[in-house]
Amino acid sequence: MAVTPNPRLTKSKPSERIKIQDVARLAQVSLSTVSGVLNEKDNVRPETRQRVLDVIAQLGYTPNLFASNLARRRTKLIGIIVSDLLNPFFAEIARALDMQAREQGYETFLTSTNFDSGQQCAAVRQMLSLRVAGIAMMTSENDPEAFFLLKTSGTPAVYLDNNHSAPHIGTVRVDKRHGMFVAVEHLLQLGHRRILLVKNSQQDAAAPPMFSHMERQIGFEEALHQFNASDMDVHIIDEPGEPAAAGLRAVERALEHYRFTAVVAINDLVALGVFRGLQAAGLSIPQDVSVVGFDNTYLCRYLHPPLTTVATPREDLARSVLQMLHSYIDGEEQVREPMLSASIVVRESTSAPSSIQAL
Amino acid sequence: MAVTPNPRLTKSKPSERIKIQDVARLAQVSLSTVSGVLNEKDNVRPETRQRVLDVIAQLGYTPNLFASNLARRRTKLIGIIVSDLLNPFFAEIARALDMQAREQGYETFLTSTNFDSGQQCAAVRQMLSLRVAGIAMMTSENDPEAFFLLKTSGTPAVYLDNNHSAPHIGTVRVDKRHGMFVAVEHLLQLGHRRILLVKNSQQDAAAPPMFSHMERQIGFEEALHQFNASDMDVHIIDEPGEPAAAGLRAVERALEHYRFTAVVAINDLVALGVFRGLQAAGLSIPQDVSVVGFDNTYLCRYLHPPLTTVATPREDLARSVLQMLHSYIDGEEQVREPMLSASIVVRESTSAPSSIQAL
DNA sequence: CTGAAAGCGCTTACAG
DNA sequence: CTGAAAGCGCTTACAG
Repeated sequence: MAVTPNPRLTKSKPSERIKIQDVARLAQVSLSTVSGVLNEKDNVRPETRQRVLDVIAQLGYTPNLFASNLARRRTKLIGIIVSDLLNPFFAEIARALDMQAREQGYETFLTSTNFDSGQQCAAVRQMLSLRVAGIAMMTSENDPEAFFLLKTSGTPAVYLDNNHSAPHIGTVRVDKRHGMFVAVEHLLQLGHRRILLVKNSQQDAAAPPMFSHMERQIGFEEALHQFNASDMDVHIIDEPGEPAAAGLRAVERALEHYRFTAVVAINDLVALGVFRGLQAAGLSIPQDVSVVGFDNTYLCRYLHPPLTTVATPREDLARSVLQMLHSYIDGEEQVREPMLSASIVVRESTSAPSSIQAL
Repeated sequence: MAVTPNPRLTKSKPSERIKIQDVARLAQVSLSTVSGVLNEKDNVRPETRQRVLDVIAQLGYTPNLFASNLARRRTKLIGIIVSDLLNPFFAEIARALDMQAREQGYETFLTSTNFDSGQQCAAVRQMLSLRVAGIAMMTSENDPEAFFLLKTSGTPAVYLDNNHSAPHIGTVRVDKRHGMFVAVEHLLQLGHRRILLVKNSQQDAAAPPMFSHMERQIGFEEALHQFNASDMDVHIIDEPGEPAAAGLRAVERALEHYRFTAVVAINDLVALGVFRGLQAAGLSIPQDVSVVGFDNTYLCRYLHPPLTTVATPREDLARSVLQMLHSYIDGEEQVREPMLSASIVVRESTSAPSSIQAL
């Protein structure tokens, strides 16, 4: 008779893993009791509870999340999707969401898309496979297929500054238009007329323009229009690529073609590159050229000179996103979409243009 | 007779979710066939395969990762744990690991610990619950309990610059000691003798010193020792808190107490704060004080002046980590622990001290 | 508080 | 290529 080897013994890791049965046996309680302890139900006597906890510690038991979430048919998971972890704006949002969600008893999963539509879809699929309770879609890009996936899945989701909506999908807005308006107004009031706006579009030329960029540009134009100075000379340059590199290249190119006394960068990282471009050309900030950024990331206060920028409230934003997500998760249909305000933070990178200072 | 409502109809979302059975029924094939299509097995006729894919698309079906991973008893998941997503060094490592792992057919999960031991443990537990195939522990802090959890779990793991090991746990080293040695040598050769080393320890004073910081300090001291100049005047200052803020405070404090012509920052973000501190005090870099950073993050080339720093190869590091992880996953016991080299990148933040320039 | 049992949605031999 | 069946490790009523 052939002896078939016991698979329990020949197999490696997987079957060695200890499970809830092992804990129950060693602690001499039932499965339900261990499960109760694990899930902090209040129907376990403290003494029993302690015994179970001891066995768990002794065995180094870790519950299998796949088994428990499968059995439970819902999860306490929030998926966070951002465009770019290297941009402190997104890193700060991700951190705020992560910390706040944990306080509320959720675990989080973080993925970045690198501004790529394909990766955005893949990220959504991953989150849906994980059956997350909700998704914080903190991206600039905006793939229609990703939205479609979310919509048909019925999974609650909150976008950042986009115009998507569905019964379980909403948007948190930051009033970037007004933020930009105020920033430009600040420059105009200082006396600037020759202003350069530096944008940083997606690599993919075929992709639709980013909503949040459009908003900012509208704010920019509104300010110019309202101020209505006759001697205005405004240029807009749109450089693709990594934001800091784009800011640098934009300035290099602009300096060849026209004069300007102030630069508005579409975000702080672009402003970083703008700084370098100006300084490499021997221009001083703000004496020769004033610079305004956008987002008020932690970088601003460490630049030389410290960067005047527009603050978009990160903590409030995270709070609003989670609040909306909870509403959707609870099945509410009419969820208010908040609009957070943006405000200017004046530091040392802006001053009156030197032609005026000379007066 | 009371009529019990059909739970299928009263329950909301969970039971509405379509599953593999629904796909099988609509495509008129068996469960195994759908599963085969999903997992790209080659035993399905192209025609059948297409029919199944069509139904999947039509239904918007997303496989339940919990069910499949539970049934499979293993995952294609790599857990990435970093200390701080706001530090570009960690963000760049996370991105490199993520991209490379995906190319190799793995999904990744990213968590950050914010340099906190408790959060490091929690992160490990989360990863173990997910039954990840391997863990990339890219942290500066180093909690013994987290290591214990990993060790007893049997899960493959690779640390960054630590001295942990087990049959399935290893370390990738970057020769930070030599990197620091070269950086200090560079300053000494330029003629600097009054040198300030700015470190940035963990918030938690009770925590043990970070291995990678110790390595750097040893390299620092070795260089001084080998150069053996008689007129050496070296200070070391250790400031807790956020790295950039710490660098700034360290310089403010140091300027009150002693003179120095060069600063070595323990990392680029600390150097950013050092820049600000010096520039706020009206000192120019490198004319008055030279500054060297560490890590060669993307920031360096955009600072004013561009920062001389020590490059630690991010892509190679990610490659080595994944390679080791794969070896452990394949059950190899004797895995080589690579040592990657670090090299200095001289930019414009270092020059001879002005006392020498004046000669 | 306990125990036995059904079920979560997949995968994977196995016999056709 | 297909279909029926067992099993992954939990949770959750349910009857005691």
